[in-house]
Amino acid sequence: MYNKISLKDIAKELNLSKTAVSLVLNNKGDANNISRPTQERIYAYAKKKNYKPNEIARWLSLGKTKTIGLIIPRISDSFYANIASYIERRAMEMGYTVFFSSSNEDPKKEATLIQSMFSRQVEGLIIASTQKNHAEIKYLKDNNLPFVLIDRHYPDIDTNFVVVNNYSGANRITKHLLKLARKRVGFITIKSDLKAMKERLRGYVEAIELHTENHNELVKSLDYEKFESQMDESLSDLIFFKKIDALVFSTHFLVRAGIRSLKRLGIEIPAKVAIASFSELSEFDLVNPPITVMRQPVKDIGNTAVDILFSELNELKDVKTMERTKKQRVLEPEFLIRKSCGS
Amino acid sequence: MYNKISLKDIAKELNLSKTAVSLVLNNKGDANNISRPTQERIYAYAKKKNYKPNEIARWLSLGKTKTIGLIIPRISDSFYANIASYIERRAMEMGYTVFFSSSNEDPKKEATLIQSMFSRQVEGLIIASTQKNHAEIKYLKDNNLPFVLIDRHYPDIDTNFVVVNNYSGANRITKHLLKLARKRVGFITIKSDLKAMKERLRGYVEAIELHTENHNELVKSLDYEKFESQMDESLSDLIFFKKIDALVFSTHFLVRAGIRSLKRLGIEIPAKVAIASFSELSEFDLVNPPITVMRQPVKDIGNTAVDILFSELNELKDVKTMERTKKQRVLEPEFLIRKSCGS
DNA sequence: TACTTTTACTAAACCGATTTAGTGTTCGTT
DNA sequence: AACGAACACTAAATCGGTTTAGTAAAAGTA
Repeated sequence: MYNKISLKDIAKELNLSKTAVSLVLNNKGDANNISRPTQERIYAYAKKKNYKPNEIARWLSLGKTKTIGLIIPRISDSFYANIASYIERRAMEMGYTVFFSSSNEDPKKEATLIQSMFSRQVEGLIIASTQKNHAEIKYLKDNNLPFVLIDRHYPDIDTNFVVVNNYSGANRITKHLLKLARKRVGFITIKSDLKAMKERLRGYVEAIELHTENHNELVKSLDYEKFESQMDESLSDLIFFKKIDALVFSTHFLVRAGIRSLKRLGIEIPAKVAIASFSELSEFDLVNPPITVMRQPVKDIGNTAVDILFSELNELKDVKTMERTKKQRVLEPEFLIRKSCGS
Repeated sequence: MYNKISLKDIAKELNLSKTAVSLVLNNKGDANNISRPTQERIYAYAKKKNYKPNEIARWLSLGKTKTIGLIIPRISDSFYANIASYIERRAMEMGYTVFFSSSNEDPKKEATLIQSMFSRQVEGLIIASTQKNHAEIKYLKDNNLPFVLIDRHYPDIDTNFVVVNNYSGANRITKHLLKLARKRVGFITIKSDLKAMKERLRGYVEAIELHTENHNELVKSLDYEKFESQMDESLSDLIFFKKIDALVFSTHFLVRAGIRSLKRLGIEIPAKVAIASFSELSEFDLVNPPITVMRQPVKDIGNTAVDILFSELNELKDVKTMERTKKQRVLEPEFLIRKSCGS
């Protein structure tokens, strides 16, 4: 295998001790009085044999892995894939490797992954949680394990987190549509316990309730597993019976299904119904018309999460036991106004 | 940290040896005559203290990590993100964890990652290479390290690989457009040494050369770093001077830029120019008109790669030194005909 | 010359598991 | 009563590094 040759092999071959070889190869030769000629012999032989230290053994003795873990609901979701790529970049700059894995929105699998990541000695974890692992997160916190929650947090547990202001984002979208003189703005979301989703709904509701009575009938909550098949019915009800002239989608993948439905129903965007989306797909500007979107600050989420995690790791080194104050960031999304809501 | 408690701690506390505890916790208690009461004491104490074995130590002694690595050009590319998610799923089924990382198309970084993955004791590697690490790949092969190339392979090195038939895919697209009575079919690609790209071009050329003289002037190769800014000029040249009435894009991200350009130029699809894409974005059916696409069998690529890697790992166990015959798969892409090429 | 320092190393413990080769009791059998 | 087998464990080596505490020999100093 890659590590055909070990420290011991080198030591034996050169008639030296493992210690000497290890010191030299870790650039501690001078500091430990290993003579120059000996150092050179070691370097030369190591290079010749293409010696690579066995990282596992090294971690075992150092207790350091230079690795952090990232758990996301799914990598196939471009939102998380993009966050992952920024996290990876930032971590790489700090000399760290990122260990990804996805929970597929399954709390049990998430719990397993958290355990497995830590038992694989990641130094810290960034988690976009299913939000259904209360006990597990509490456990991490109580045991002073370094972690940062992103995108989804547990409001009643005091942890580090980086989230987006879902309330204000949805609120701004709705108000924008109302300002464009749309009279009846509908809202399509998925049934979900995720706080993000609830907040988006709240943002919508608090904007619309000042303008529209009976706004409850303008909201449709679809099932996560079958929103595609439910979309036609929900939309025709909203459009033909509830007479909406604008529509907010609570998340990107709903938009994909929504536009497909609107096409099938022959509804023109934005003439008949204006639409806007919370959360973005990189193709939203290609669609005809291009989709107005409240874009989540993906890069910022990733970078901030890494920075918080590293500051946490550093503090841990200094203050062992003390409870640290948690770093909590609520980032504002960015509003990209396009044709789909009519100028 | 997570491993506050070690085997030794348990052994000391219960007045037993590390051996006994280890055997019991690995379900080898019965086979090694550890008495039932003792076993129960150990289980109870381990559970009470929430004992988790230190995976690193375990790997060190077992030499097994139950981990494979995956190196891709970039996670933010949905094509690779999707492959990654299928690979992860399949590996998980086999009890393995996947270690992702992206090279960002940089051969040096790729080489570093390969080394670092193996020194982190992954058992095998799946690589979508930059195709510029000839020496490194040769090294892996010569040292009998288990790996599978995906999407991109080295034609002159005999390795395991799973790739797509780029030639036939591009050829079929082009022929399809010609069959629809399009007279002049252009081709937009990026300047690249990647074999995949060359093959797609070849597929196009071999279809068009039977119908069109001077087809060379219908091909535009853009720079990877600035294709977006070059798109307008290339397209207007093709359309206004070379009089194309159909256009094949060699890869998905070119389509995004291409459609933007066509919109700016006020060109109607497919009336004025029919378009089709090699490789897919999940929003291609949302665009107006929906984009005809030669879809790469992403799921199949991922699953096949994992299966090949595992069969490799198993063979390695049996036959230590012998040269194994390489498993090489060329998968056919799937043609999804949509409105963008005019029915 | 005698004593201290410096130089150039090494032995051995350690990290936390797994595993081989025992060891000391107890039991059953003849 | 004596012997082998079964039982219930344990000591110690091992994986491949890092690191602490030494040691022997040479050089420097009083």
